Amino acid sequence: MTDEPSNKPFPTPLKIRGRAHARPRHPPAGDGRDADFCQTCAFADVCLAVGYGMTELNALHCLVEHVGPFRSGEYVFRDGDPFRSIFAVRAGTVKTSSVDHTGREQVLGFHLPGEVIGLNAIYPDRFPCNAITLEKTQCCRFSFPKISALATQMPAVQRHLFRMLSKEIGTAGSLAGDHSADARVAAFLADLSERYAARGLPGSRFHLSMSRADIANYLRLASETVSRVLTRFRSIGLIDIVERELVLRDPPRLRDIGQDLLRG
Amino acid sequence: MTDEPSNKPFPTPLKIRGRAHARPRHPPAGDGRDADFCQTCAFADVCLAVGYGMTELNALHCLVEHVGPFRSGEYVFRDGDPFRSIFAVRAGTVKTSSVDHTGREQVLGFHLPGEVIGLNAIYPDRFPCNAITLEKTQCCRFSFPKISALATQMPAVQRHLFRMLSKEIGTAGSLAGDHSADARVAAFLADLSERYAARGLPGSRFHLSMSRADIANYLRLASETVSRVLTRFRSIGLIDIVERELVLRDPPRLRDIGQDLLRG
DNA sequence: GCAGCCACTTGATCCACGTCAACGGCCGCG
DNA sequence: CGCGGCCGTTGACGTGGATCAAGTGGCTGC
Repeated sequence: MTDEPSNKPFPTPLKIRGRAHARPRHPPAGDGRDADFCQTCAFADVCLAVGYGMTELNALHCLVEHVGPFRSGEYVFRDGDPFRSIFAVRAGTVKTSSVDHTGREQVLGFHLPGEVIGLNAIYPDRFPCNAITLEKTQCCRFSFPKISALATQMPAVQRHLFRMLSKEIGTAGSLAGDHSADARVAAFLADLSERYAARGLPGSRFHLSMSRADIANYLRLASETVSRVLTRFRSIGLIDIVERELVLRDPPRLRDIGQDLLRG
Repeated sequence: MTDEPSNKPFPTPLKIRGRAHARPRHPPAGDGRDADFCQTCAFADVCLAVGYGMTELNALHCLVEHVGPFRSGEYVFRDGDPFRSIFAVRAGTVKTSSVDHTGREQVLGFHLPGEVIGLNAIYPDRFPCNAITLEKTQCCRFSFPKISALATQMPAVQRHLFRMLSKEIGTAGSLAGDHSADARVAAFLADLSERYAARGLPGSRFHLSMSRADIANYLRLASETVSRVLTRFRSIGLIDIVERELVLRDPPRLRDIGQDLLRG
């Protein structure tokens, strides 16, 4: 989620420039723990980018609502629900999935802390998928009408929404290619790793909160195939895995194996 | 249904051999033919929605630039180009594709008159793919900074951009499933049909401006497989096809075969 | 007219992965 | 304690579609 270097107006845009307004970044809203969550949040860039204007910051913090905690297996929203809000994962993991006409589940994605879900509901004006928690999970809810209205007043918010939407177009298509099972699994692990790392969490050692069946469904493989690939990856020293605890032993090689899926 | 040759934006394209363009490449918007094009344009909803305010309408018409005509095989933009504008196809067909690390082309989509391309470039701030014309083609170019600025003043424009972006998230993922070759080809034909029909063009009889190889690449099949499926579809009366002229003889059945890919 | 090329079709073979099946570990429950 | 359900692993086998190969027809250039 960090900005790529191509469009920097200034060398280090994420640092808070011009320290004229040396004020607390987070207004009175909320307890101390909010700050920690927001550091890893998908909207952190916006909050930092507009740090010079307290009114905008307050506006964002005023319209966010905390929902949860959900226990594992609960719905954040359901396929067909009318679209009113987008959500950011605060803590935990959320799986999005739809059900095809034969009743089989189709896993669309896994969403980690700091990531936003529900953007694909804007067009149909209904959620086109279920969002199901895979462990104890908390979310932030943003009323879409409100954040849209805010976006008309705060170009940084509008720009951020455009960018998140655009990014998701790219990621949604990445699984479409015809790639080997090895490439799919490797790319999956490397992608998870990078996304954890991007939020400041350890990227080479983490817990898989989803089942093998969910992984397989997401990657459009049979769960047996995922199992076989994982054991082979372990046997050649690419990873260590016991149960759902994963250690990446050779991330560059992993990324290499999955590289055609990882372009973004 | 009978065909309506007069509705075709162009007759079947002949190879136009090297001829310099005598007229300016970027004619100013505003001639009488605009009205026809704009009826089928992706922005028509916006223009109609805000039709009560001439100022907004003028704003949109002021910022649009016409580019082309391109001959078959020309680039509207290239992978890696800095992102400054989005494009709408006015007439013709555009193929978007990227090239993977082994040098093989990956077709991402085909874009018909009235459809918008380039939205996936907002996030990386560079075009993540090539856009190549498949026949004589004209486009509209919208400066993204300008249309963004306009969106802050015209909620209808902002809303429309959000919706187009959101819609593309859904379509980008539709090929990701593991579907049979039959389902893929059927869905491809049914989708093309619906998109032509949505713009007022005949949906059950049209010209395939892309090669079998392009179709196969897009559907992640071998071109031989596409060929076989098409001949089988013809043999069972689903379609008629000679060269690239296609007639859908049983659209409902076609949609049924491809239905898991067509959700959206 | 002929050679070369490209798009498309059709047939023959191969293989990566799906499917089916069996098994073991873990957990909650009666 | 024994039982059943779920999750994950591993083996045996079948198949859909890729790959390889050959042939046709149309178009281009010489």
